[in-house]
Amino acid sequence: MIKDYFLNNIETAIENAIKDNKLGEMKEYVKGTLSTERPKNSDFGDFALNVSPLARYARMAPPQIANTILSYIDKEDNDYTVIGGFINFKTGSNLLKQAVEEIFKKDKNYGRPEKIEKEKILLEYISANPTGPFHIGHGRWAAMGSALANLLKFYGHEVYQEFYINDAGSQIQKLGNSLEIRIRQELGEDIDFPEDEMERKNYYPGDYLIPVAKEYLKTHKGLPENKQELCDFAKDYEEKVQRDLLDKLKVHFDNFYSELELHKSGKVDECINKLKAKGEIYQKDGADWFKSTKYGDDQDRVVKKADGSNTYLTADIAYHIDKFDRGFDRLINIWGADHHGYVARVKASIEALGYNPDKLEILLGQLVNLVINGNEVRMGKRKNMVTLEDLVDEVGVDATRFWMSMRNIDTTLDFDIELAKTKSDENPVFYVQYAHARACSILRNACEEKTDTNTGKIIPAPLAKSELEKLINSYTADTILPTIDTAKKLILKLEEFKSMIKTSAQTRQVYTICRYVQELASEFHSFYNANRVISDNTDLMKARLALVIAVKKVLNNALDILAVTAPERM
RNA sequence: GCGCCCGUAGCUCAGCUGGAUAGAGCGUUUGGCUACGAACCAAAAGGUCGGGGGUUCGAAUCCCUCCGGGCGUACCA
Repeated sequence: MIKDYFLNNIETAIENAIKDNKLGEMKEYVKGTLSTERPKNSDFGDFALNVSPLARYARMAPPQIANTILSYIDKEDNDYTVIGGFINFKTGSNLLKQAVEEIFKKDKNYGRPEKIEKEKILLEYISANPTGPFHIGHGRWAAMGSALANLLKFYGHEVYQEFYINDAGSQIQKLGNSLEIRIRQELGEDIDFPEDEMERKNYYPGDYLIPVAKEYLKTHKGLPENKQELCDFAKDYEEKVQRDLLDKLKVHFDNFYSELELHKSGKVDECINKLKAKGEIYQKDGADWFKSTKYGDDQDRVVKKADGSNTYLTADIAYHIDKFDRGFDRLINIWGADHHGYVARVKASIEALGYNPDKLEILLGQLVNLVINGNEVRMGKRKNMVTLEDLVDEVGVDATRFWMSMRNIDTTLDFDIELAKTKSDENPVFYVQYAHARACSILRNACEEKTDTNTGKIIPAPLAKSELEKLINSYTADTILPTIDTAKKLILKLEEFKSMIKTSAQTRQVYTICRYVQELASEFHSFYNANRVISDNTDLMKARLALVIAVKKVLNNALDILAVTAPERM
């Protein structure tokens, strides 16, 4: 990476200067003391480095330090200048040439680091109850989670995606009871959900169970003897609805992990017994409590209720231990911020059972507000709930995925339906896709013959197809030279892809890819407007075509991670 | 009350471990198609970075405090 090249040069220069005793009282340079940054004013340079942190060790004025360092640098064809305590760097042609060459050489792998400490990661996200359709909020975890999985894989990790199905517990009974009412309604009975608010909480009164009831009656004459059958039927139905939508959204899980199966396997009891053996469980008010406060939680937690049943946490402890036991180096969970109180207790249980809680990363995501016509629509009222499926049908898969990924996970996401729907420049996803379509269009035009509308004569294609393929398949670094001066900003943006991927993967923040892709599109559009690609000057045309190809490649790599399509035409 | 997140341009948001005149997009205003896609580009206007203290040569960034908003605070899942 160019900025690393710059930093390395500075650091070796500092070390050499220290050897010669030229940096005042400074005797040693600790790597990491200095870092590159982007100059506030782009006239200063492409990258900058502030040497001020060295002033306290060297006991010299920053400008003096900067000039001393500069005298030790092998500049090659790059440009270094000192302004105050800053060393500014302007990239020379050699590095720019190499940057473009690398895109052609690595192609689909461009942006993947050479070497990383590879981890076996289990990424768990969405993990919804199978009691109804996904709501809008689930869409955020779906888009971000799958994009994060793609990103981490691209970066070089081994990633296993898992969906934990909360198919045990009282909500399944609620589901069965609700389906029963819907079936009896279908059978003509005059019955409805209770009016009383408290009692109503034991049901799911949403309309979505009506088609389920109809479906049930296709294969059954009436209500079953055993109510559990209704629970299972509704559960299976809703699970299928959820999975179909995930497919549509290009979200692919390696495994759906059933809480129910976990209970049956005996692993839950096993965990509790281990905790008991370690003396981490005590009895109070007829219930079993886990001493989670010992590990930083603000209160102890019940793991076995007075009625003998387990709490949600109990199974979740066993689930996380099972993840470790399956051999994963790192666990990453995406949870809604409404579960944040849960973090401490799960981590406590992991520590209590002798595992490293730091290996579990929990990404807490703020929730999604739906904005319709400028008004926030409060979620939670099941009745008027806009489902994720409604949203996808309305705005499309690409827009849903992009909008759900484009914000920092720490901020509440305002999803403006009207805006996401508009196919205009207000909508960033179209802006980016347009750049890709435009690049494709240029490449098509370069090899197409045309008819002169006045004379009717055929104008030969500016470039033979074989020539274009040669350009793509046996690209040489010098090809870019004729356009290198006018395309510097674009090339630097293409080069930035590598460092963007690195920080994005390390910080687990997918939104940086969305930002990057918008910036790259913007640089490309500027380049396009300032430089005519197809022309009589073959060398210049090839140079510019090479850049168009490079942009297309990088856009593809980025959009693949986001699982947003890169259309050839729009 | 306590815990977590947020408060930056009219709107939606960036701003990396503190650093050079606080940046984008949308919206507004003004220009640009007889040339490869104007779903685009170029330019302008627009900010006491919620308020107040503190640390520092230097703070949107770190600390304290107050104000405002969201979420949570179950022997529910």
